[in-house]
Amino acid sequence: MTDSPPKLRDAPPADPGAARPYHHGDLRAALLAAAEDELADRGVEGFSLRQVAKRAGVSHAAPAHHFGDAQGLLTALAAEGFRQFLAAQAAREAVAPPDPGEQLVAAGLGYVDFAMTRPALFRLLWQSERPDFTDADLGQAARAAFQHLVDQVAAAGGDSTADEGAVWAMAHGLADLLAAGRLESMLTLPGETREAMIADILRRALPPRGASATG
Amino acid sequence: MTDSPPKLRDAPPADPGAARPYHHGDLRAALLAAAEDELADRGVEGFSLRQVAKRAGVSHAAPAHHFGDAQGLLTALAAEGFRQFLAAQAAREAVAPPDPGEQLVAAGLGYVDFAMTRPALFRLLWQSERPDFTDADLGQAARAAFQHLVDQVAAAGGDSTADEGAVWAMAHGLADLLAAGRLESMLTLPGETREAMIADILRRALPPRGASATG
DNA sequence: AACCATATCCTGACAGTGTCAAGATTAGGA
DNA sequence: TCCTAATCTTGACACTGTCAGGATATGGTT
Repeated sequence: MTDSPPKLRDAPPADPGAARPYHHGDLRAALLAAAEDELADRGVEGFSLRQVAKRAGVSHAAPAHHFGDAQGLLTALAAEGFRQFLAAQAAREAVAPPDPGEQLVAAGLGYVDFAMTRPALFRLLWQSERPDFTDADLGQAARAAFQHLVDQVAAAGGDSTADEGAVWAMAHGLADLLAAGRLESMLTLPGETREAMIADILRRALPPRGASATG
Repeated sequence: MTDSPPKLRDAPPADPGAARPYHHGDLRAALLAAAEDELADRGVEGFSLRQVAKRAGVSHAAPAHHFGDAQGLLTALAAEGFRQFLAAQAAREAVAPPDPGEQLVAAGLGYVDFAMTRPALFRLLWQSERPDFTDADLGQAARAAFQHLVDQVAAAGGDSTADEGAVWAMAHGLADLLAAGRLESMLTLPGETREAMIADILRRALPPRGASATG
């Protein structure tokens, strides 16, 4: 990932002194950005809608007009998060060899990238019960991420439930443990060494050589 | 796992009508059991200390005398959970072939067993920020679980950071995704088929054949 | 230019939460 | 028997999410 991830932020964060106009301008985007900051600071379990409103410089009930309730805000944030999650994988794939296996490894590296770069958002996507996963937009974004995996596994010469499960589980396990600060002996490695190791580990999950693409 | 996991429950759940004695008898154990039920019903993020007290049939402030605050209760529950987590692995190992590799696979199956049998508790251990992981008892229990993995990896002929990470990540990824209800195509398989598949997937993470035990 | 329907945002209220302080009740030892 | 300490309850406070109703600005219409 060469360039920084796209920020949701838009409006300046409540410039005190300057009489804030009654209408914010782009409160929706500001709230999403504030919500991600809040998640990063206090964690998913310490998340407070009122604090998010305070961060954005609006009253505690303002978010309701854009997201309904707290779940609505977190659902919208999660949907946007899944899209950026997929983008993180695509960014790695773009600079990887075109070989299907290497593309799959690259996607795994992007998976881990996202988890380590934005752990709070990663936790919201995968470890939280607060977003409404039956929401249409969120469901579509999440399904797109999964479908990308399925396609890649098929391209790499495996299409069984086992192959999908193995690749997904390995990438997810690495991402989750690393984002949570576990796997300390790996976190203390220099960046390039660690990346090479993660790639090697991801390769273990790939469909066995010579696996048929039908089945 | 032949026998049901040891329940923390001890006292009957607030027999209404019978005048409850002022002193509970074993409120500490009852609160731990009620807390796990509460986690199962409302999730880690919906956890309410007052609800736990209500479940146990005591006043809302009673838990404080045994656990200090909500974090204390969840910390104690997590410590107990880690011990049972390790026990779930040991149960699988006991009925597996003595081969080091198969023992490692068995541990992974126990890992997944625990996650699928008691998903709420699993989430508390691995995906929550509420327990105090600097607590001595919890830290020791968690470290014991990790140490067990390290020992097993070493016995299986690998002792590098990469081998530990691969095995841990694969087991953890499978457990996490399955406990969260993802990997649907795997969840719908009949029990034995699924178990065999999980075992096969776990084997992919094992140290490569002929790896030296030194390094 | 004047107006108004509507979107946007605020204030105030309510029930529920975790935690603290102070009092009531019981157990166990002197 | 009495007294100390542990156990549990009651009441209060600040905080949370959400709802109802009022204030303010916007953009199109006349």
